[in-house]
Amino acid sequence: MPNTPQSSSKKKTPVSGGPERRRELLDTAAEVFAAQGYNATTVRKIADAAGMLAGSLYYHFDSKESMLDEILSTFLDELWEGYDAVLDAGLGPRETIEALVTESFREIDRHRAAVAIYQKESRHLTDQPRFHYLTDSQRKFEKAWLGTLERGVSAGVFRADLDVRLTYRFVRDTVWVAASWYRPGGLHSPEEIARQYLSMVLDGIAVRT
Amino acid sequence: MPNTPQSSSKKKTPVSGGPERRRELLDTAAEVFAAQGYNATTVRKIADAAGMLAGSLYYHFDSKESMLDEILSTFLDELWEGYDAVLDAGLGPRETIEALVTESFREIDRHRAAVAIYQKESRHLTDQPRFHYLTDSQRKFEKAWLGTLERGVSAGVFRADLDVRLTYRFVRDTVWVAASWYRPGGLHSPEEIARQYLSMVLDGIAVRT
DNA sequence: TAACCTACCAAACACTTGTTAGGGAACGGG
DNA sequence: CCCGTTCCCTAACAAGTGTTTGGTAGGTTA
Repeated sequence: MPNTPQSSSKKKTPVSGGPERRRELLDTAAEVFAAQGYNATTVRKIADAAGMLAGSLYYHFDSKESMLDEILSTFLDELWEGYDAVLDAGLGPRETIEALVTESFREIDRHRAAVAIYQKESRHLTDQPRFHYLTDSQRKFEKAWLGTLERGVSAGVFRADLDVRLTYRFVRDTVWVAASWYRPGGLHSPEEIARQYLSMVLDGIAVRT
Repeated sequence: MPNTPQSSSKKKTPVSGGPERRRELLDTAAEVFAAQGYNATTVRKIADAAGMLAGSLYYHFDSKESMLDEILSTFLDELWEGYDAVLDAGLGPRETIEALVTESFREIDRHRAAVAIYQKESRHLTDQPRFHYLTDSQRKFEKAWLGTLERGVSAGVFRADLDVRLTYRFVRDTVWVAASWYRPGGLHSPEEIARQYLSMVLDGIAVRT
């Protein structure tokens, strides 16, 4: 037997709960996608990481693309669950930003791989009709952040001498690129990272004179 | 004639200077790489954008990978030319950071495509021996920025209550992700963007009370 | 005119890709 | 014991991949 994929280190669930295995496979797929990039990831690599053969994946999913789809959409669903809770809380501009940043780092902690995939691939996925919901999400995202920033400028809590759109991209990027280096179980908790980031974004890194 | 690639809108240089055409092809290749991702880009797409057939590219380059190599290495060469000039100028910590940020935005302006490629692909290219110079550059990069930040903390111009490594990633990322949305010839010049970014990073976006 | 060089085309190559079809082992319920 | 379900394997498929080989039009040089 030259090839025994069954002999992988994966724990065998004798009585496998149905949709559990599905999420398990999606998790490993997301990990490979994040590490190698979607296009560079072959279904055989995913199957390898899951301890099975390429064709077997098609018992659970009907295409490689639908795996990506499911990974991204479930991530966005959970993200907006958290975001909407913040936005509906009726907080002030500064508190809203603080809550959004904190929530973002929590999502990065929970969906590190999905976030990394989103960052790398979303740009050229938005062309395909199947992934149009990415554009919708992006628009809603911009509306939430930009609106809060503008509210803050009007309220006099955020500086008015800056291009708001530039500020938006600044805050957005600083938060989300963190997914590229963040590793769960590291030195800092998501909340601790959020606090330091907020401190830098709001007050700057220079000593006040 | 079902396929006449010559009829593209490319201007024909009757007497083409040798290495000029090479840079021309590398520029279009970089553009496609940046837009579609390296792995998703086929040599036929590059050839299409250049107005020729796939095989013809191999008169100028000996592989798709060597195109990527040349794009990245020439970018890094020019980047370090600018960086070294700044680092050798004997400036104070704050002035060094300001100069580095400004220089970075200038490089983004000049090498937008190469920067975008670098960001997307560098992570999983560093495995290959051919691209080990990416790791070297990254190390040198970190040493320059982190060293300057630490120097600033010691000198009392940068806050001491922050994790310096976190600050480093913060500053680094805020600057370089800009390449993902920056378009040359936009509203702001690289210098103007650098000024606003520096203002945000150094002094924060909150109103001082 | 002849030899030569540059820059490309045409056609194929070996290989990898995502995907499908059919089969079979394990297991539980009747 | 048979039936159906679950989950995976084996083996192949057509399309697309990077790359090679040989040819050739047009300009330059001698």
